[in-house]
Amino acid sequence: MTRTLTQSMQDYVKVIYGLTRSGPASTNDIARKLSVSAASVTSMIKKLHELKLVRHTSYRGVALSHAGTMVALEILRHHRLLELYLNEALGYAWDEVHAEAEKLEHHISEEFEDRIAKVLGDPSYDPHGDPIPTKDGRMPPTVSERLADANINESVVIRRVSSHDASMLRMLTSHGLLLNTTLRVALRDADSGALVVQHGKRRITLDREITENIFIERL
Amino acid sequence: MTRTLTQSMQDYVKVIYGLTRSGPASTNDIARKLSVSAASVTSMIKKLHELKLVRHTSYRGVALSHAGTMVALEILRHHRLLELYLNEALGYAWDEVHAEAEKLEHHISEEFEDRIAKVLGDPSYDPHGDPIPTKDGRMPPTVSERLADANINESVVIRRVSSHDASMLRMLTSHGLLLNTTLRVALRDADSGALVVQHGKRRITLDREITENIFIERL
DNA sequence: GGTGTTTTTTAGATGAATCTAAATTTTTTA
DNA sequence: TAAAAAATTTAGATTCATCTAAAAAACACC
Repeated sequence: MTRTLTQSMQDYVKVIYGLTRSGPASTNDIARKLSVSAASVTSMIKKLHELKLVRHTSYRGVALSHAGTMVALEILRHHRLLELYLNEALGYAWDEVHAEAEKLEHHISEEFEDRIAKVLGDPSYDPHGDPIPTKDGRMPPTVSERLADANINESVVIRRVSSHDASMLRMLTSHGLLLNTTLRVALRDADSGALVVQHGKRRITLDREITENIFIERL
Repeated sequence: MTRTLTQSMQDYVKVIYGLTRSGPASTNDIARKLSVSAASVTSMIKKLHELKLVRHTSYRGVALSHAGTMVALEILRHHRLLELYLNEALGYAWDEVHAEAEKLEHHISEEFEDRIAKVLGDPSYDPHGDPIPTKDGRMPPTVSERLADANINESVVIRRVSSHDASMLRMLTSHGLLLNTTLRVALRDADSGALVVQHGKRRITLDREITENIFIERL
C-alpha cells in the first residue's frame, strides 16, 4: 500500500498526520517540521493531492484523506514497533530509539513488521507509552490528560511521554521519572506554569514544556 | 565513514567490490549487476573517482581504492550481520534473508551494527557461510574449493553457498542440502558438468550453475 | 592489418526533490 | 478599512541519478 510512495512522500504524510490531530496543518508548520522551504511543501502537497492522499485548498490548510491516514498509520506502526523492538530486543534506552526507528521505518518489509510484532507479543504501546496502530489501522486507547493540567496535591501515574527529544528523556530518566512512575504534584509556579512534583523523597521541578508532554492517569 | 555517500554510491561500491575479486570490473558488468545503463555507470564512476573511492582509466576497467574497499567491507559487514540476525533472531529462512538485508544495510547505524553483532556473539559467518568482515575490515578465512571441482567418489562437507537466488536455496533445502551437510560425489556428466551426489540414501542431480556456487571442505 | 563488432564514453534530456526570489493571498493591526 | 506583515504559491534554477542516441575507442577475426 505504502510501497509506491517515495520516502519523501511518506515523510510528508507522517508529519501531516502528526500536525492534524486537531484541525488542518499549515504549509509553514509542515515546512518547519521537515526542515524544508515552504515552497517545497506547496509543490509536494500538490503531488500528494493528485495521489488523493491529502485534501487541500490553496492558501487554506491541508488534511489527510482516508487513504492518506491509512498510509500514515502504517508508517507510525512501523516506527513504534521498531522503537519497542530496539528497546526490548536490543537494549536501546528510550531516548535512543526514536532516531534509529526514524531511519528504519521506511525500509522494513511487511514480513519484518509481522515478525517483530510477533516476537513482541503483538504490543499496543511503544517505549514512550505511545499507542501502536493495529495492522488494520485502529489506534489503541491513550491517556490524554497532561501533567501540566493536574491539580495541586493530586497523585498521578506517568503513562506517556510524547516527546522525542533525547535530552528531555534523559533528564526524566536521571530523576527516576519513567513510565508508570507515581508522583504527586506539590506546587505550581503561577507565572511560568512550571510544576514541582514529589517523587518518593525527591522534589523535582519540571517546566511547562515538559509537563505538556507528560500524559498521566489520575489516581 | 560511509555516511556521506548516497545510497546509490554505496550500491556501486558494493557491486564493484564483488566484481573485482579477480581483476578489474568492466562498465558493462557493473551495469548488468545494477540494472542500469552503461552510460549511468560511466557517470557514477566519475563521481566515485573524484571521491577517491575507485581507480579508473577511460576504456579500461575500474578497481576500488583502499578507501573504497573499506567502504565496501563496511556495507558487506552490515549486510551479512543483518542476514544472520534475521535468521537467528527473527526466524527468517536462509533464502529470505538476502532481500531484507539488502534493503536495511544502508540504513542501520553503527550502534545498531554493534548491538546485533553483540547479540550474535560477534559472528564470523552469515547463514550462507559467507565471511562477515570484522569492524576493522579484515575478512575471516573462507573455503574456496567448489563442489564443481570435487572428484568422483570424494566425500565433502558443504561450507558455503554463495548464491542469493532464493529458488536455488529453496531447492537445496528441499533436498536436505544445508550448511555442514556431508555428501559424496557419485557421478559427473561429462557434457553438462552436472554432478550426481549421494546424501544419505538420496541421490540428487545438481547442475553446473549450482555446483559452482557450493563451496566445500574435502574429508 | 583492415574491417566489423562490442564496449565505453560523451552529449543532452528527464523526473524527483529541493532551493531562492518574486508574486499573490490572507491576516493583523493601527 | 487601508496599510503593513505574514503566509502561501508560482516561476525558474539546481542537484542527483537516471535514460537514449550518437561518437569514440578497444577488440576480434579473417
